[in-house]
Amino acid sequence: MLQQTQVSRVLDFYDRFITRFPDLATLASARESQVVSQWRGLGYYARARNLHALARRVVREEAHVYGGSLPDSPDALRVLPGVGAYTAGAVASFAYEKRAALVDTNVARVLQRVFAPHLHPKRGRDLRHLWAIAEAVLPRTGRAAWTHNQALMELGALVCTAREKRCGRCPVRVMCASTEDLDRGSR
DNA sequence: ATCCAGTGGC
DNA sequence: GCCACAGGAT
Repeated sequence: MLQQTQVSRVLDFYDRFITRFPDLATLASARESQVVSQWRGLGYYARARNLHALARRVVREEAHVYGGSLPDSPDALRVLPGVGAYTAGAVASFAYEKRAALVDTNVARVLQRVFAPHLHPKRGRDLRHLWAIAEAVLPRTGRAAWTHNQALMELGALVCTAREKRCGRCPVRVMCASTEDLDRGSR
């Protein structure tokens, strides 16, 4: 749900959805139309179909491989429908506390501003470079990586936003390549 | 490297 | 109207 959709907009849908489909088995046994129906209003309906297909694959088609639950490595996750590089890293890191990097729009923007002000996060090739930076700054342990990734995303979502940088409230401004001049104005 | 997908903020 | 949003698929 969070793919290309703000957290604030997802919250209500998530609560209803998780109540209706508490686990992968329930989701797999449901009809696609019912899953899409619960998704109505969220947009990007291909995500609903992908999630449903993912549940069916994990629970049924290859139950002997997946054992009814999601794999914990980015490479294994990556092949599932609707799971790209970001989601694979996010599940590995946030759900399993594996030491995995992840770059979403927030992380891309933060890393770009802090370490590579000459790059353009929107551009495909520069994104590849940002993934390399994300790997380079990843803490050693899975637990630390969890906190690190979470903090990076929060920083991008709450402080270092697209339309406003808010350097005055940023904890890493002293080592950031894009810190605004705070001598006056713009807080 | 491009195209694609819905919705809400501003 | 544009832009941004916890990207993915081709």
